Amino acid sequence: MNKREQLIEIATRLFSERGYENTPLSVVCEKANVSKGLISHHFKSKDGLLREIFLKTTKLIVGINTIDNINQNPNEQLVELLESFFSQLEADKLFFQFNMNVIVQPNTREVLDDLIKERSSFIFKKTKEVFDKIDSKNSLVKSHMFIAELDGIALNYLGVYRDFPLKQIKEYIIKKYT
Amino acid sequence: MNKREQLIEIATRLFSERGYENTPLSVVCEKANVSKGLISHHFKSKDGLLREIFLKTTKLIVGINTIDNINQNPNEQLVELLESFFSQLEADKLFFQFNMNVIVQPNTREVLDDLIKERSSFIFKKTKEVFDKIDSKNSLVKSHMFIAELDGIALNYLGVYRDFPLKQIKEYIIKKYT
Amino acid sequence: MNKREQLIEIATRLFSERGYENTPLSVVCEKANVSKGLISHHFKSKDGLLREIFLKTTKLIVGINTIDNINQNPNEQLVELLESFFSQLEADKLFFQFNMNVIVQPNTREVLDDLIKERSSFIFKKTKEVFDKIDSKNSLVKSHMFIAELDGIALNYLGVYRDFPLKQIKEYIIKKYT
Amino acid sequence: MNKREQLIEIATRLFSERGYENTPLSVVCEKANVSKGLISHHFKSKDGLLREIFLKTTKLIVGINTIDNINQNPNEQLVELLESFFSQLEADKLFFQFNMNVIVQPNTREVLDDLIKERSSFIFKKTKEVFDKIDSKNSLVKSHMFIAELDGIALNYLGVYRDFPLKQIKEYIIKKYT
DNA sequence: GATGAATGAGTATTCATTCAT
DNA sequence: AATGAATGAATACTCATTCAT
Repeated sequence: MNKREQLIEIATRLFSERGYENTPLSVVCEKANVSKGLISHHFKSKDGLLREIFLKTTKLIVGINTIDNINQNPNEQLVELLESFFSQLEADKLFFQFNMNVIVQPNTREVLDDLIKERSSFIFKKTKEVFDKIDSKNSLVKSHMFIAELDGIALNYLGVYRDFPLKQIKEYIIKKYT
Repeated sequence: MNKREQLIEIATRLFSERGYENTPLSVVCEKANVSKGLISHHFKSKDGLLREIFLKTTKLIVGINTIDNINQNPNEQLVELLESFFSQLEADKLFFQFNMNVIVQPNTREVLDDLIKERSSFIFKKTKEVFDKIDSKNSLVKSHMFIAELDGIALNYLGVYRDFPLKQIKEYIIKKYT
Repeated sequence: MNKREQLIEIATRLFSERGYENTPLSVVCEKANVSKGLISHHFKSKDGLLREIFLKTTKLIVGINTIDNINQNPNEQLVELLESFFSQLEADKLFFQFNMNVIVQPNTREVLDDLIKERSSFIFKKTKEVFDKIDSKNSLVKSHMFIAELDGIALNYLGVYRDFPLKQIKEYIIKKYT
Repeated sequence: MNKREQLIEIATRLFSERGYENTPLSVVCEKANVSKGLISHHFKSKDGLLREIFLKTTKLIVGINTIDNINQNPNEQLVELLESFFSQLEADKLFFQFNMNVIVQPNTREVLDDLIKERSSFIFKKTKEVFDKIDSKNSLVKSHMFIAELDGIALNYLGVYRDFPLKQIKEYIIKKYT
């Protein structure tokens, strides 16, 4: 594999597991079997690496949200979105952990400001497109509520409640949007 | 004011604004007009100071959640809870910022593990008491959903969407729980 | 001895011998038997240490130039100045080396800009006071020439000619100003 | 232009402006639109590049000092030398800056030791040839003084006094040697 | 001649913590 | 209770150099 890709992969995992601030580049390089200088060569700085990683996860998210079929009715689309959200949440906790982290932490938030804005408006636009078909009058508020609910679920599942009843919540929320 | 209290107050603000990791104690001491040695004298370590602060904010939260009047019916209680949540969210962004921060960040999460558990079970217990009166069958899921929704709203309001329609969301959610 | 003073003394010597850029703080600390953190504690940064040192050498120079006796006639004063210059140049090459270095090197020049200006105007003022008594009409040019000659001698003696005939030059120039 | 030449030209300017130590090769390569590997290919090392540049400036100096006409009397020769020195000093400050720099800085001084010796003995020889014709007895001291004066003027003009009266100094010194 | 990925030693700086006073 | 000098490990970053292509 390309050393650059290797670096991104390892860094993504470590930043997610240990947090950006608490992951020294020395550890990243060591685990990626790569010299320290290579980061500066490819990404200029630690922040540069972070941006690269965030950009990549955005592409992943965009990929998921773009699959929605035009043939489906809006409620089917929502359910599909929810299904993919919950399966992803269970399968890849770290992915969510990382994204929560960098958005909430003031300095990473600042470093990624433009990228976060770009990503979140994309997500909002896509969500609103679906709610527009259901109820164009309240679509703005409903879209925000929909996104907030999922974020809140992820936050509580990941960070707060160890015994969070994810499966029941999933059933409950899917029933609600059917 | 007591130097100890002064230290806590300044540290709370700085940790909230800049994040725990990115706030050197030297800066805290400087802004609090206090010598470096005093922190270890009073709080043993930086983590100790963090725990002290988290404990204090927990007391504040407990205070809010305990006001609920026994004379009110459960829906009135929910609405009162929502009102106080939204007014607090608007009034003291930093308070929420701080709490999100330390819960999501892996190492602060670890330092505060017991305190976070304690606080969140208290909140959950109090919330469930209300939902038990409304619908004892689904109270567990509904309580979790209620908490998740509020957290998600805070997260999106604080960290993601600059133009988050807080007022409309508030109206929407209050109507929902009435 | 005070560790702070010790640090300044060692750093002065090393900066003179090896040049500012080529003297790592690690070496300074090692030779001064002092931890790395102490530099940041006392001088904030390497540049801060440099400024401190330059300031100290300025005080030394000011000390020398202020001894000139009011009872002497101007030519006697010049000769005394020359005598002290040449004996200092022979006794403490490093002192001159250091001063040349930091003035000529662009980045140290920038760091010390205000201090260099201050020092050089002091020297010029003092020199001109003497030449004013001899020939007030050409005192400006003559003062500048006097200073330039001495600097040029130091430069050639230290940096260019290994076999620079310092003694003969001294005789020649003292005769000239008598 | 040849990439090799381009590299030398850019490096000369940058070394002069920012100093040798403070000019990374990466910057030189970037500004010269050239890859990093090319430097070691052409000059072996950074020191090699420095030597190449110093050699080139020496040729320039030798060129200037060799024009002196045999038909002129020695005083005329001195005046011509002075004229060319002052016009060069005004026209190309960086040229002098660079030469001062590398001679005074200990490590560049070491790298260029043989070249500096060679150049300075050439200059001294040429100067002494003129002074021998005027006054063979004191020619050694007078030659050294002549060179030192010019160096001192350059030093003060470039590095110390912003309001150095170069024109008046020039008149004064030309009158002196006529 | 020319490129650019990769290295690794080196360097200033940061910062929580300790401890004598 | 309070100070501030001192420590030393940790850390991001720099930069000349090498080497395969």
